[in-house]
Order: sequence, then structure tokens, then C-alpha cells
Amino acid sequence: MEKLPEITVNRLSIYRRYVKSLLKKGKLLVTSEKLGKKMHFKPSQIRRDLSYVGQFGERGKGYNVKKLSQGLDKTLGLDRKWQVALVGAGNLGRALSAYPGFRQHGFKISVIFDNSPTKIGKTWLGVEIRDIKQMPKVIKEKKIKIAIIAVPYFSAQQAADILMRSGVKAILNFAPYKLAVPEGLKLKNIDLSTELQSLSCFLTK
Amino acid sequence: MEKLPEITVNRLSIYRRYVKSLLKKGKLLVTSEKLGKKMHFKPSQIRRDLSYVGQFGERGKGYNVKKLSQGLDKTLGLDRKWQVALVGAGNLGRALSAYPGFRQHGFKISVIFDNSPTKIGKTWLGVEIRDIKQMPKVIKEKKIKIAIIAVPYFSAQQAADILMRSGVKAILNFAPYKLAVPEGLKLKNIDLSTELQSLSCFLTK
DNA sequence: TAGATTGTTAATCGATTAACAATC
DNA sequence: TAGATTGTTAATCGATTAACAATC
Repeated sequence: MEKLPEITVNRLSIYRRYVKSLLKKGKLLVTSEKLGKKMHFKPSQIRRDLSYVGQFGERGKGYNVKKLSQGLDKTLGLDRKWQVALVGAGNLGRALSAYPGFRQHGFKISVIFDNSPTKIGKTWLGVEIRDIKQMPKVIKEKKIKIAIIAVPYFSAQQAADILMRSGVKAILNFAPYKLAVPEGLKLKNIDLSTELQSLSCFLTK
Repeated sequence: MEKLPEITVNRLSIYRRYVKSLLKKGKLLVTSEKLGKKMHFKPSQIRRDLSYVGQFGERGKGYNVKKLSQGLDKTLGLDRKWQVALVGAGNLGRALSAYPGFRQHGFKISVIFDNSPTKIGKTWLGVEIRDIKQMPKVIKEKKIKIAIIAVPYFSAQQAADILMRSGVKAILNFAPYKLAVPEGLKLKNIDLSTELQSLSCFLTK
């Protein structure tokens, strides 16, 4: 199969959300024209993106909403539940652990790690905060493959190193630090101040 | 001037962070070769990106760290302070209002809005939470141009509409909703569950 | 069958990278 | 001057879009 560009994956996730809403409304068919109108994408882009991952449509009719929805679930790995480890029980960690969108899509933060004695042992929404020293043990036990790093930048690389040694294969990193990770580990970075900077850059022009 | 691609702006923000650290260490010169090594970019890409916004180097020597740092500050609009309005005093709003990276780069969340009577009137780190109904008045008074939307998806468009009518020109949106905004307003979206989905997609392959 | 719309190919556009002239 | 490195141009690569044959 042709390889799926990252940017296409991001759009698939957006398509999926809208297709789910059509499914809920009981719609049976939808055209690339209609999808494009609603989400402000070109119909040809939608057809191209969808063709990477399967054939969910019927010529002359449009896409079968149910089939499309299931196909997108499958492609994005959302036809199952994922356990996620959260590293860092600060303000950001707290917000992420309560973020409803994760659970809605099958991501469950099932353990939180921190190094602060005042936090270790507490529970947030039923999830225990454990000592970072326990990370390898707990992550291996639970067979966790996805982790979120929400620690200060100066601890981020250390956290990543332990995570990868513990068997984590994909990391979402919120620390403003360019992590060094091995081939085969998927890394996504969200840098909140970079995002704001692109706004101030725009306003400056 | 040639127009500056969004993706280049993002990299400039990364370059800037590293250049600042060189400045702090007292380094006077740095080459695109060295920058590339450190940040894992191609030297030619760095030179191309920097050439969009100015000439900070000297042939045969490298880039003047101080000049480069100031140039990046200026381009990104970080040679000044920005007041930012935060809409939504939930968990995510709380984390954003405490996020140290914003203040470090000159972004000050100077007002928070919510519609919940139990929150209105409280203060977070010295910043008052005000009624959403006061948004047009307060934003105009303070001449705020940048806002962050951290409300549930079903309130996001309404929040955006009020913001734009109040004179806001750039929005960072955390709600998983495709906002309709007029030409001339800069919109950046951060969709936390989409980011996780690209990890689960990777793990599924 | 005629009309509609997918899936795919070809053309276009934009971003990255290599190459190199300019110049310190 | 010789060596180094920028700034910029040209070549390459990859993503978007238009066009259209396939087919319901």
C-alpha cells in the first residue's frame, strides 16, 4: 500500500468526526461534495485521502456512511480501547487527565506518574498518581504503548528515555524540548507557545 | 517581500528558542551547520527559512547570535508584550492560565471569561474570571487582539463570534470544532484527540 | 439509458534540498 | 589569498487539485 502522509491522517480524523455525526443522524449516504462543503475541504482532496485507506463509496451514489465510519475507525485504530500513561501531574497533566475528548475516542489515561511526594499516592478521577520510579514496572505490567509527556522541559528527555525502555511505542510530548527518540518510536509534539507565536507573527505583519 | 509559509514560522519559533540559549551562554556566532546538527534540520532549510525574514549572517563566518535573536524576536512579534483573553475556565483553561511558557514569551493572559456563576468573580493567579456577557466591553477596553478558546465544542462558534465582533484578530482554538471565521482573522486549531489519533493510527499499521 | 459521483491519473503548486556564486 | 559559509537559484520531492474514465 502507498504510504499514508501524516497530514492525511490528521484530516482523516476530522472527516471521522463529521461522519460520526452523520451516522448519529441516521444518514446513509454522503458525497465528497457534501463533505467538502461542510468541512471546507476540496472534494477531490477528500476522495484522494479516502482512497489511501479503502474504497468506501459507490460511483454515482456517494459514500456509505456506516462503511466509511467503520473504515475510518479501523484506519485510525479507534475500533479498540487504548491505555495511555500520563507523565507529569502538574496543571497541564491535570487538564489532560480530565479531558473528555480522550475517553470519547477510546483513550483511557490509566496511570499517572510524578516525582513529587506530595502528589504520589493521590488519585485523580479514580486514577492513582504513582512514583516515576515505578514507571518501567507498571507500564510493562499494563502493556501500555502510548504515553503523554507533560513535565517541564528539563525532565522531558529523561521521561522519554524511561518510557521507551519500558516498551512505549508512541509519545505525545507537550514539553518544549526536541526529544531524541529511536527509529520506530512515533513522536508528536505540541508546543503551546509556538502556536501562540504564530498568531503574534501574523499580527505583526 | 515573499510570503512567509506557516510551516516556516513554526520552525522560526524553534530556531529562536535554541538561539536564545546560545545567547545566554554568551556565544557570538553560530553556523547553519551547527544549528542544523542541534535541532535536526538541514542547514539549507535553516538558511532558506532565515532568508525569508532577513540577513543575519556574514558569509564565511556564520550568524551573529545577537542579531539573529533580535531578528527572530521581531519577526515573531516577541519584542513586545501581548495581552491575551482566555475563554473557558474549565480544566484546560486553568492549565493554560498557569502555563509558564506563555508568560516567558511575552503572552499575558489578562482576563478570563466563563458563563458559570460559580466561577465568575473568582480569580486565578490574580486574574479575574468575568462573565462572558462582558466580553465585548472588556476586550475593547483592553484592546486585546489575541484570544484562546477553551470551551466545549458546542459553545466554540458562539465564543468565536463574540470575540471577532469585539476586535480580536487571532484565535487559538482548543475546541474540536471547525470554526467559521472571516478573512483576515488568523485561526490556529489544536485538537488534542486528533493528535492522539495519529499515534494510534501509527500503532495500528 | 442519462446523470451522478467515485477512484485514479495527470497537472499544478508549494516546500525542501542541493548546488554554487557571492563574499567575508 | 585560501577557506569557510551565507544567501539565493535551480532541481527535486511531495502534496493538492483538476480532469476524467469507470461504473453505479
